[in-house]
Amino acid sequence: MTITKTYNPKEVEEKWYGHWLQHKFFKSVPNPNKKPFCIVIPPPNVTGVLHMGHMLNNTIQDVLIRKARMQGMEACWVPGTDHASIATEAKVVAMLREKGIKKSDISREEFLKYSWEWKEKYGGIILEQLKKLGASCDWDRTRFTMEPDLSEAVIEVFVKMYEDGLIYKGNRMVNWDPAGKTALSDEEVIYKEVNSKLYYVKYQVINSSDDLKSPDEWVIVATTRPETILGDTALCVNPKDERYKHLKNYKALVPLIGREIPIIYDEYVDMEFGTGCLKVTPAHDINDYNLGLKHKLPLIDIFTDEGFLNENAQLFIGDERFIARKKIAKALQEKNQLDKIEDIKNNVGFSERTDAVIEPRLSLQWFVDMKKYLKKNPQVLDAVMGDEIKLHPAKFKNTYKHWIDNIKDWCISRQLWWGQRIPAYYLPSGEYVVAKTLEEAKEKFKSQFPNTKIENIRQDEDVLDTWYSSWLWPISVFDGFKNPDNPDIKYYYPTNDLVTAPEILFFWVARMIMAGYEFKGKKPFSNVYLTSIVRDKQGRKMSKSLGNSPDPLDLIQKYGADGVRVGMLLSSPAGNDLLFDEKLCEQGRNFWNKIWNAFRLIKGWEVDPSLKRPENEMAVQWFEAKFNASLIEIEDHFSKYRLSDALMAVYKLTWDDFCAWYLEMIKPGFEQPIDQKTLDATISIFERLIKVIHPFMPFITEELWHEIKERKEKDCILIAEWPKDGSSSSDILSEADIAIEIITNIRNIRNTKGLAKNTELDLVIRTSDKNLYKRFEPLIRKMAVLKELTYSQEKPEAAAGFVIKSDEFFIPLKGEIDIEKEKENILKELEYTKGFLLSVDKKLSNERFVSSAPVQVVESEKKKKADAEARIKALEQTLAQL
RNA sequence: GGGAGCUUAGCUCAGCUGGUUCAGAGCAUCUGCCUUACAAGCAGAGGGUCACAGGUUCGAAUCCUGUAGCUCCCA
Repeated sequence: MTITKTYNPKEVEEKWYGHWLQHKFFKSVPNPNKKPFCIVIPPPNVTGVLHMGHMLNNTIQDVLIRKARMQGMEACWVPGTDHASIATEAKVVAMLREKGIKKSDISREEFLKYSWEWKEKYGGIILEQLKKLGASCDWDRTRFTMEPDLSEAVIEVFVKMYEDGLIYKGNRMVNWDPAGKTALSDEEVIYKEVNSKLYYVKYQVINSSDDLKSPDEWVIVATTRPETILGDTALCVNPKDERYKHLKNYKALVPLIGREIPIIYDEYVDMEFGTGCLKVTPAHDINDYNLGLKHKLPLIDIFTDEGFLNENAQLFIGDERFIARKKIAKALQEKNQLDKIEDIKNNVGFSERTDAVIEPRLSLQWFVDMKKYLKKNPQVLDAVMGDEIKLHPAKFKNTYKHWIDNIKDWCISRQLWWGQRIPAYYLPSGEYVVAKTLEEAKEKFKSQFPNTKIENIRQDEDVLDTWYSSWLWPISVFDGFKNPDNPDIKYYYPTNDLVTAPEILFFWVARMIMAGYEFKGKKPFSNVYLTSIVRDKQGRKMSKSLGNSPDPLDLIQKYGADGVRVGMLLSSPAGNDLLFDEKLCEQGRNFWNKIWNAFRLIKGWEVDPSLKRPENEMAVQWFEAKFNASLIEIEDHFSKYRLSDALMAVYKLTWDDFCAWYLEMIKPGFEQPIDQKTLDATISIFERLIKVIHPFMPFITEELWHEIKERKEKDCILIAEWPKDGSSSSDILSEADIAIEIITNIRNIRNTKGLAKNTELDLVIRTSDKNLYKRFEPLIRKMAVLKELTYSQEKPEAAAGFVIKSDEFFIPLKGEIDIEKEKENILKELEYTKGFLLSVDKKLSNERFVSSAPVQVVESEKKKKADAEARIKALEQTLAQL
């Protein structure tokens, strides 16, 4: 049988992924005999293509799910995508534009038809890409947030929440795009620094009550938007500002229209900016809006949807906002109410899509009353604070609590078409009901408004926020709304782990927790692993616009899926940023190359059935012990969701302990055969080793699983049993550590003396306890390339030496020894040990230490003292004999 | 403006309830090796006042206070 010299990832990945699918190994159905282990995927955006963040996130999920599967749990990873209203609608609009179709020229139904076509064409790309990574999702369970069942759940939940008084309609300041005639999310607004003008406008101060004389005074207000003065409902100054203190109880007149407005006092005003006097236009500025709420000011909206002045403005009605600005400036000048104009640089928001200047605008939106909601479901906070739902790393508990404590109502309506249309129905007179269907709406109208004519019913034009679908995800993917008692939801819910980014801790994670308690009465998952943000080497977030993100599929091509997976995980402790460097993938590739070569070595051995190699037994026993110890460490890392540490432990166990030590220990000479017993033990070890590697590197381990032994088609590593940790003796490990130290020391002597690796040396050990070395003698001989290994109380002539604990080791080297150099080395060592002893003595002679430190600490100090003293004795003896 | 967090080797990070498993890992660097499993490798080595300044303590990378710098979240 021939083994290829190098591993071929591409071929192997295709072969085994196909094989796994063919045998439906990823498929999960409720199995009462097994514990469920379930993860729902954070549904990627249907418009998305795989980026580095997905790579990291899904690698982690796959590691968790594969490990659980091997541990005999009923592992179920549910994949899917979300409909991403805004992003998808933007893509569809762009596609239509290319075809020469304007959204405003087609009907909602036509638009949705195009959108579904787009989704069918491109929506599955990202899931196909996940397969390349090795993701072991149960693909038969793939869901989409806008498919009929999931949409139905959204509508049902909306209606129920409305009936429970958890949803209301209210005003909200939105980013309005007057060109697109739509509200934009904050993410769709691009802020640019532009050259603007700061207008200093004079307002006349008056008193409105009869008993005060009009002071005939003027205040000057600086503004970049003079057209909005027509919507002013107050002036505001800082209460600490001496310049305006005397204006208390006075009023001002809005220039040109002469409306009386109050002068209010608020800390909010920056005394340094402009004149320190601020005009307040609550309908057209978010900060002014908040001031208005606080001081109960009226709202005057002076703009139309398109950004033209309306009747409320009183002047320049029908003028576009920027034209109105010029006209107003001129009018103010004519009235001598424009003090001066200054140039200024300020940040102005522009629409990402139309490039129009964003107009902050009040609009009627639907909200979830979060305070009421939380009052009803206190577990949303308590479960996280009490670790019923664990966040990893736990530091996010603070962030979570802070968010809950300062929770704001959730605006769930979006002025878009792609999404679940809000199930509110209106009569021309303005009355409305919320109902699942038009039919139900009619019924409701009839009973709620018996005297009103029910006709010309119109459904709300807006759709629901995408998060309003995805917050139901852990329930809706199992049809938990449609069919609350179905076997899937009963078996898999609550799910186990959720893996996502800290950025959406509130948008998504917190809201899923909210939904879980409200609609199922139970948490949606037990552990939340918050992954790192993938950044480039300069620490910039990887993004399409920066062009600093490598194409994940190129990386897979270059380093193999296994290599990339390892690269992603190696340096990504939970919650910390990952500064991505291709070198990490290279390290991953080097790792699989190492494993491949270890396999080639083992596979290449011929067996001599008559051969007996009892000395190898020690190596096997040692590795077994090492493996057990590592497995305990690995499990511990997993239990704390420290996957990079778990991987590092696997990496070191494989590379250092297995390849560098174990294989070298048992390796027969060149072209020599191996004995059956050692080979069998080694294959068994290798099988367990690749099992532990499997969650991290699924492909190469599956390949080797079948290469190392003849197996049946369905005998695959991904369903093989995860190794159990056996008992391990610590004696053997500590003895081996000493043996390894001896070998390293001898190698070091060879190195410094410039001796070739294969020159045989003699070793003389001066010890009071030979048993310490007996068991590992054959291995020390082999690994250190020794001719003789003897015990003696005499130091040989002309020997290089070293001391371990209190035993001395000599390598006789005639003509190679520089006595002075040796002396120097030993003196150095002696000096260090004496210094160490001194510090220990100092501690022990300190009465307060002895009396207040715990007994074990004092005992360990005493032991250190004894060890140091013995070592000093040994070193001095060596020195004397030089 | 409010909040959270970070600062340990050249780089990325571990270091739990203070005590040699406390100064560690991987990568990078340096030295020597093309030793037939692997140069994508082997054998070794060097490298840190634990941001700074105080304090608590018998004892501080670890706890407290302040200072500086950085990051994120909310507005």
